[in-house]
Amino acid sequence: MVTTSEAEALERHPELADLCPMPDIAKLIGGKWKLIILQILIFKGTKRFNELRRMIPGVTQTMLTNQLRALESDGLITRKVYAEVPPKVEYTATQRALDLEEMFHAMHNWWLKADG
Amino acid sequence: MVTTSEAEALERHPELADLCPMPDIAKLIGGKWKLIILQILIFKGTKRFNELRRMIPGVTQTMLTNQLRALESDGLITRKVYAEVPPKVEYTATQRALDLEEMFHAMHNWWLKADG
DNA sequence: GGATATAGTATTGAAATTGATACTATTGGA
DNA sequence: TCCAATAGTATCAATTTCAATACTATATCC
Repeated sequence: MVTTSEAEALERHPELADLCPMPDIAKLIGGKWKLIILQILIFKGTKRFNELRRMIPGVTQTMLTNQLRALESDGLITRKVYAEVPPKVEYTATQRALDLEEMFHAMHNWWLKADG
Repeated sequence: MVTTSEAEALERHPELADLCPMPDIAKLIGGKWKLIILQILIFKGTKRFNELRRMIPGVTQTMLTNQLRALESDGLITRKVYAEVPPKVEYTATQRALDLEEMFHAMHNWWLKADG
């Protein structure tokens, strides 16, 4: 590997220390589906599994389950299972996720600025 | 495929229309390296290729080239080649990228809020 | 009775992303 | 004279992500 380690990078470029760690952030909210899931749960409130599935174009059951589980284990959403038949499971954004609202607004404004 | 099309999603959930299209945004700034490249060029100014390489831990030459080209073709950075030997190429954030500053700030605040 | 809806899991396979390695050219310095 | 530095490209391999399919259980509706 012909790359730089994080220690080397910081040693040679101490001015980078004030930048927040993008790779860590990307692990939490990166990927094809996490942002759109969060966006819906943050701005449109609690949703059931199949509601989300129908709201997100192109997502498969498998991927939706995977991503929801990942978001749950990162503390961004909660999962509430009702002991009913047919099954009922609700997903809700945690406070940590709600704190992302500002970022989503900034993104939204940025998008509008170019897209009209 | 057992998924929903975008038309169906919007027909059944018209309230989704005010949310900006995350998949489109992800295409521009998603992926493992684009955010960190933009962060550096936006907040630390113009950089040469090898400067970036040394500032970004773990990135390979191949990937850095790929991502820079993609960012360039999306209008987020400019590439200036100097007719010198050894070669000198400088990368600079465009205004479109500089407009992302607000989003980066929001992200930064969000990160600090939890990480201390 | 049979279809439908729910929220999944498990398995397999395909596709996209990412990484490693070797190679290019030329100049300046030891 | 030989080596390092620059900014790449080309090729192939590995990894990660993503998708398709089939399967589960039970209650309600027609």
